[in-house]
Amino acid sequence: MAKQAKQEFVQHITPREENFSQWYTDVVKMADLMDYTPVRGCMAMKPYGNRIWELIREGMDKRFADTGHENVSLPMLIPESLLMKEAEHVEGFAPEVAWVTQGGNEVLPERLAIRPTSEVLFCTMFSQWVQSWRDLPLKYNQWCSVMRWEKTTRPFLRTAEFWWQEGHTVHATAEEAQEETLLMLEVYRAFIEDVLCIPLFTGQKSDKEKFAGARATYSVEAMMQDGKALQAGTTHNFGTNFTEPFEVRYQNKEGQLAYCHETSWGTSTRLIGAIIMAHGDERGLKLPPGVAPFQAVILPIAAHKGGVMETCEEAKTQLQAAGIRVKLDDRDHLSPGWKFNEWELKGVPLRLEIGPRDIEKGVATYMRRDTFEKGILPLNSLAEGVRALLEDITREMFSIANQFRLSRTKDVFSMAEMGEQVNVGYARSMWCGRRACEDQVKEAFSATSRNMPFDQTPIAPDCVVCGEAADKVMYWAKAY
RNA sequence: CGAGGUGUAGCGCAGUUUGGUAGCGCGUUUGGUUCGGGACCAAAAGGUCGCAGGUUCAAAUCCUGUCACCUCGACCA
Repeated sequence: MAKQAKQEFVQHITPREENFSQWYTDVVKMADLMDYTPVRGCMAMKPYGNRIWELIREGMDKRFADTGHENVSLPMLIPESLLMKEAEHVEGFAPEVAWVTQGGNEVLPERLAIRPTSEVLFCTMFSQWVQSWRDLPLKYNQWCSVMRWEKTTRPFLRTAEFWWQEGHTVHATAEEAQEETLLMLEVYRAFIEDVLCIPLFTGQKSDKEKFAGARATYSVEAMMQDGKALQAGTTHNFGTNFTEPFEVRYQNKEGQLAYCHETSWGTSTRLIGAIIMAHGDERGLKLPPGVAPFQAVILPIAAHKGGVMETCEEAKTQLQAAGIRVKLDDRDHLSPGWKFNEWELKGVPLRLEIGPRDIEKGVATYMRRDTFEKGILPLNSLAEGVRALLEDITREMFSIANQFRLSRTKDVFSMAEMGEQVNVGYARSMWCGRRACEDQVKEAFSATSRNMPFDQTPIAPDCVVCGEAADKVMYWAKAY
């Protein structure tokens, strides 16, 4: 009875079906990923959330290096005149640029934009760094934060300042640039599906939805548990759209001056939002082992009893030696039950309990965060057992998310079907390619075109909107 | 940016209608008993009531302004 009264004061997470947005906010706050700050729309990432971002960075950075990219660091300020050089780009970003107008007490002769993205700076530098065909390609990336003056913000999904990586490359030929654009899309897909366990729709954006100044934009689109789409990463082929105004030229083997072909690609802290909304449940966060700050947490049971803490320490040492990120929760003022809930809330993939009964049998009791399945692992080969479980958890998390995605994706052949389907997930349809039809979908259902899959095998002859001949397969959804 | 809502101790809230000098639970600190799904006892610390004006003998409470956050819509990684 005392226990029941107590329950009322334990903070609970709003159920997903009741209010998905509130559930998201609850999880973000209660898992201690971030905090709000005195700066409008800007968040502080707390250690736990920041560590997830670091692990995402480490994982992706390795893949960038493996595909021949180098990291650089460019200024966070961009002179207004530079930003104005590419018309479409200016138009796209102008409404959300923050400006620095004063340095110390002096009003600046030219105001400086706080970077919303760095295409123009990279192009300016590229124009100085490239002379000969021998200098190409330049394949650079930077990890930094950027600022966009968003009207409304939400932790990780849309913040005024956000952390990201932006890759920028220049190449001698259009073919190479296109190859790079698709290569990085594949790097994103592989990382997000294999490590973050989030299944994706991969394809090309419509002209309406493509990046300001790009010739072609590609995206990886994820599905959240409310059926809405979240763009998890994009890659752009700019052709010579920027390199012409910025005069990024090289002398080719024939001695002629030619414009470079440019690409850029980015992913951001939004990926953390994607992890939360793709995997989380009523007990909180559910982290894929690949980016979990702690892949396993060891909880001593009756820690004061003989041998318990010693066994826990040994287990920790064994797991650490095997390269597993492990936490031994030795706080003695909290009950086991409290810790169970806390680590579930924080999404730790695997819980290991070690108490007198386990030690007697030479085992640790485990519980998987993904399936809540319980079992035992022999202590003398704990690392092997944990490793195998973490691998299985990774597979299972992808599988569960993928089943959900498939169950919420449907081919549609009429506007009525489209309207129903975008309320629960993604709709796939034929599309004639006209902007007017996209606008109509937006108008009717507030859904947008997400991307055109690489498999363009027609599923019908006519555009789902206008009924005229159509040759494009398109995915549609309501988006974050 | 439009509509609605909320700002009181680290967190969650009561108190505001009807002005009288701030309270509850959790958490925190100290000591002790506990420990296999949110333990218990005892003692203690912690708040210029988002901010700025105004009304009043007196403001968390009334008035004006302002800021922040949340939810729902329109735009964006």
